[in-house]
Amino acid sequence: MTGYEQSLQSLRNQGYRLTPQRLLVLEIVAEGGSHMGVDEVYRRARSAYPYMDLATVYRTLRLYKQVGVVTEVAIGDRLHYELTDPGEKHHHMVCRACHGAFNLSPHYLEEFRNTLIRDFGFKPDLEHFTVSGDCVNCRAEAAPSAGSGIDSAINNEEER
Amino acid sequence: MTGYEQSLQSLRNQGYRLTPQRLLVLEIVAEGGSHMGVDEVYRRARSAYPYMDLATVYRTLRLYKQVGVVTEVAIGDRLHYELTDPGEKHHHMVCRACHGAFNLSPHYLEEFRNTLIRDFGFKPDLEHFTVSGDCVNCRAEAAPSAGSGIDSAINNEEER
DNA sequence: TATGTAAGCGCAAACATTTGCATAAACTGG
DNA sequence: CCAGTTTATGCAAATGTTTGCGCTTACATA
Repeated sequence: MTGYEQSLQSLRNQGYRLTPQRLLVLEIVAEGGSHMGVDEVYRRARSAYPYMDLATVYRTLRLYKQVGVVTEVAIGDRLHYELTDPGEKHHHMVCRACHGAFNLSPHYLEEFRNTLIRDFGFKPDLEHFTVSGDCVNCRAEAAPSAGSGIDSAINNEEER
Repeated sequence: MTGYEQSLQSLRNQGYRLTPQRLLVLEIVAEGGSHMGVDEVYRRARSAYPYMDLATVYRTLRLYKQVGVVTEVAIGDRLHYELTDPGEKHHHMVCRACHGAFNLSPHYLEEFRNTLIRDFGFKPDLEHFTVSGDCVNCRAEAAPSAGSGIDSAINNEEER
């Protein structure tokens, strides 16, 4: 069973209806590959089904995020979405200079989570955690010495 | 020299102009005590100076955040601000159930920051870091057993 | 103190996102 | 396969926030 079919199953099980709009959005996000902006999803959806409404896209993505089918990533203050990979969950580091998104393995957050629970009884929601900051490349370019030159499309780098 | 005067000095030094609107907003945030919503700032500002514009409030708070005079906290998806206390910097844990805000000492993030720098060369911006999650009280209430009665450490003011 | 210039302001319109409501369609159970 | 219930959709309007633009004003200089 693919992750795609698993998602549908999971939705049905939770009592959500499988509408053509929802299937379409899921398909688009699944095929889109990397993080996709809301308006990109909307544009593609409408080209397949012209009555598609922007509100529906927002509602659907919100639902998918809530049930864990997609992961929300804030890139340069806009919301982007990608299919949640059930085997390889990860968080994101987003560079505020180049807007590149890098994956971060969850184990980096485990300790932090445990500390908050232990010291404060506060159970953090780190499911959709994203850190912003400056990535290696952009830090190198900003530095007085020569810049690296590696260009950063919005793409996934590997994690450790 | 108070933190307030220090802020003004710092603004002037960076070439920003000291307008009555800016002074007013600073004063309001400084006296407001805890995290204040944009709306609240606007209302108070306008009662002192009826021409005050909402856009100006937003712009001013954004500027203050940028230069570090105020700290932005997202509380239940609205933006709130408090004067940055230069001696006692702290981050926030915000409960998604009761919207209570709890302070978090920066040392909890130091290790996380260092790890990201070491492993990825990624320098995270944790200046305005806020974690959301479930606080002790709300977790207790949600649990099958009896709930505690402790009220949230900091205040949750109501808006609207 | 008077003056020039750029930064900041108020206003209105744009923007991204959410919501209320009436209609339409997905899922029961017969 | 049909009708009933209930959820989701489309549309429009509301929300919170940002932006473009012409006018005003703070500040540096004389």
